[in-house]
This record gives sequence, structure tokens and C-alpha cells, in this order.
Amino acid sequence: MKVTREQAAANRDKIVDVASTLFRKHGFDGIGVADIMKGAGLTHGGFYGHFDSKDDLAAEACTRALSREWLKSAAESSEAGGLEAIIRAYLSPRHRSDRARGCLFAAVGSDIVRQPRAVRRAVTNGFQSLIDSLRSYMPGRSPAARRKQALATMAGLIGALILSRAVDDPTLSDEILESATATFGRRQDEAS
Amino acid sequence: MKVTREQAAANRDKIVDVASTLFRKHGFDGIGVADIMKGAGLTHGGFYGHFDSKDDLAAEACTRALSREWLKSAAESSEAGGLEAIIRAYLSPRHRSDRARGCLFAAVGSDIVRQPRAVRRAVTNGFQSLIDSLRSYMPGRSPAARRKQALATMAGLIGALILSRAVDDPTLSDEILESATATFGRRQDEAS
DNA sequence: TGTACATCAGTGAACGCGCGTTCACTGATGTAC
DNA sequence: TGTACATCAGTGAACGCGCGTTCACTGATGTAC
Repeated sequence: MKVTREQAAANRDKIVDVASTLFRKHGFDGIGVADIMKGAGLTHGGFYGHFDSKDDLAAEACTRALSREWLKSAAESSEAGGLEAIIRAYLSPRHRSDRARGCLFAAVGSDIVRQPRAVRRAVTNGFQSLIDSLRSYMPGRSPAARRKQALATMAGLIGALILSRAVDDPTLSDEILESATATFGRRQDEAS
Repeated sequence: MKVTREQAAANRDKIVDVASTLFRKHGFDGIGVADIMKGAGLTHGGFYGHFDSKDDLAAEACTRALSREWLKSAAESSEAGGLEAIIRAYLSPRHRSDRARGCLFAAVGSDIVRQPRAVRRAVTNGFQSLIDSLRSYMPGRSPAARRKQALATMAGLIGALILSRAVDDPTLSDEILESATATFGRRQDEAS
């Protein structure tokens, strides 16, 4: 059953959107093409009319996930709070429990190194622009210092969120989030 | 072909060792039972004489990986340098390129949340003892403050190593390691 | 200590399942007149 | 504007492969006498 060109484009877009959430929820190996297509309201056979391979979709899905990056939207919506508010939002229980729509790096970060070139390239580009967005919120004196701070802070946030999810003990999980919020939030208070 | 009881125990031990490196290198889903057994010099059929399932082995392999944890040995061998030396070793290019024998959290951290209960429990226990080891190196005044610092620092190190591996650009990768080394190393200089 | 037998660690073929990918087909879309 | 036909987005069956797991079998170990 053919479909309008606009409908086809919308379908493709939906597939990428769904994939970007399902990959984050289940990991690259934890979700199949058939389930992604079902999530987009289609059947698996039509997949290869839109993409060359599952890896090809993964690369696009990563770009999509990073363009709607959690941190980015938090940053843009919290003009008031600035860096402190971004950190609090990133390290919130809400973000911890919403893997599918949260930060790509926290969701599949340690698997990226094992992905094909196209995926890693997409992720690298997304990360660069993420750091660029975050840089302006940093308290350092020079632009170079702010960039360094953005890199280290991002690392701290991602690591803390990953650990808070990995751990089986809710008390320890909360403790990780609170310690990281205090540490990474305080450091910039001192410097500003 | 039966084998000495000691030999059988040694074989089991070897399987766990090999698994702990191969899981870190390829991820839980990226390596199969047959390849792990081959790595231990055995054939896949004998696997279920030693373990109930692949997940069962994964739990043991995580415990093993964390008992020989990179950071732990770095800490114990660097009485001189203290925290600074530990951080430098953790964030070294050497550790970045040696996933198979490096930190479990940096290798498969974002996948742990998707693993069965036994694996998450093993990881949680290993993490608790890791933090306990690291705590004494921290500069905070009270024990509680030192623990908080240990948690946040560990998060920063893990996040930085994951990012440095994920990224496709060697320059950016180095920049991440250097920024994190400077930031997490410096903070404690200020406090001490 | 030596012999006979039971045990059981390890082997390799086989099973069942899920997954990525292919393909012949369908029928609505979009175009040529 | 209306009609006839070509295009092609989507369908669902099928293929091939790898993986976790099972099982009948082998032969060295370890035990009973």
C-alpha cells in the first residue's frame, strides 16, 4: 500500500524518533528492527526502503537524541537558575528513571566505543555541540578554562547518572546523585 | 575426558577470569559462551557443568573484575602519590586503550542497569568496597565528607574515561582526559 | 599396593529461537496524455 | 478535469546465521575392595 510522499517522510521521521528512545532504553543490541518498526506503527519489511542497515539508523538516532539532548533543553528552559539548575535537573531522580528520553551518554555511553564508525562520528559531533552549549554557563575566566570546566563537569554528570542507575540499592543511588550535585554545583559557586 | 578436581577448579577459575576481560572488551551481549570457553582453552559444551547460565557467569565475572579493580591496584601501588597518582593513572591513555583489564564501570557501566538482578547486586557490592577503598584518600574533613567526595570523584573519572573512549576524535579524547585530570586533581589540592 | 568399576569433567553435535536482511507481492499515489 | 498506467511505500513470508542451552557420549579420575 503506497503512501503519500509526505506520509513517507513522516514515517521515516517517526522511525528515527522511536529508535532514539528504544536504543536508549534497551541498548543498541537490546532492541530489534522489527520492534522499532512496530513502535513507529509499521511492519519490519519496509525498513530497508528508508535505511541501509540497522547501524545506519543507529547513527541517525544518535544524532537525533543529541539534538534534543536533555541538557540542552534544560539549559534553554532555565535561564533563571543557570548552571546550578542544569546540574540539578540532570542529576534528578526524574532523569534517572527516564532513560528513554534522557541523556544519550548516560543511556548507552559505554557501548559507543563498540559501535561502527558512523555512530561514533554522529556521537562525537553531538558531544562537541553539547559542550559548546554548556561552555557559556561555566564560571572560568578564559574561554579555554570554561571549555575545560564544561568537559569535566559533563563527565561528572554522566558518570554519576550511570552509577546511580547501575547500582541496585536505592539509598546508595540517591547518595550518588546528592554527592555529585553538591560537588559539581559547589565547585562553581566557589569559583564565581 | 575427565580431569583432576584441582584442574576442574582451575578451569572454572580461568573461565571467570577470561569472561571478566571479554565482557569488558565486547560488552555482555557482544561475546558468546562458546568464545569465552575457547578463551579458557575449553569447548562450549562443558560450560553448564560450571555455571547455571551465562548471566550467572556474568555476575561472577563482575565480582572478579571489581575485586581486581584497576583503581584498587593503582591505589595500593602508589602510596607515594596518593590521590593525585590514582587519578592520573585512571585517566591515562594506557587505561583508555586497555578496556579488557580496566575499570568495569567504564567498560560496561551503562549496560549494568539492563542486567539481571544477580549482576547488579554483584556490581553494587563491588562499588561499595571500591568507594570504601577510595574514601581514605579523600581530603574532606569528616568521614561523611570524604565519602561524598569519593562518590563524586569516582563519577567524574568514570564519565571522563567513557567519553574519551566514545569520541571518534583523538584530540578531543585527549582533551577530555586532560580536563578531567586537571579538574578532579586540582579540586583536592585546594581543599587540602 | 593392585585391580575393577563407578563417577563425572569435558566433547561436539544438535535444537530452538530471535534477529538482520531479502524478496515477491499489493494497492494507493502520482504522472502522462 | 478525467482516465490509464507506471511507480513505489509498505506488507508479510522466508532465509541464513549466531547464540544460549541440552544431551548422549568418552575416557581419565578416584574409590571400593
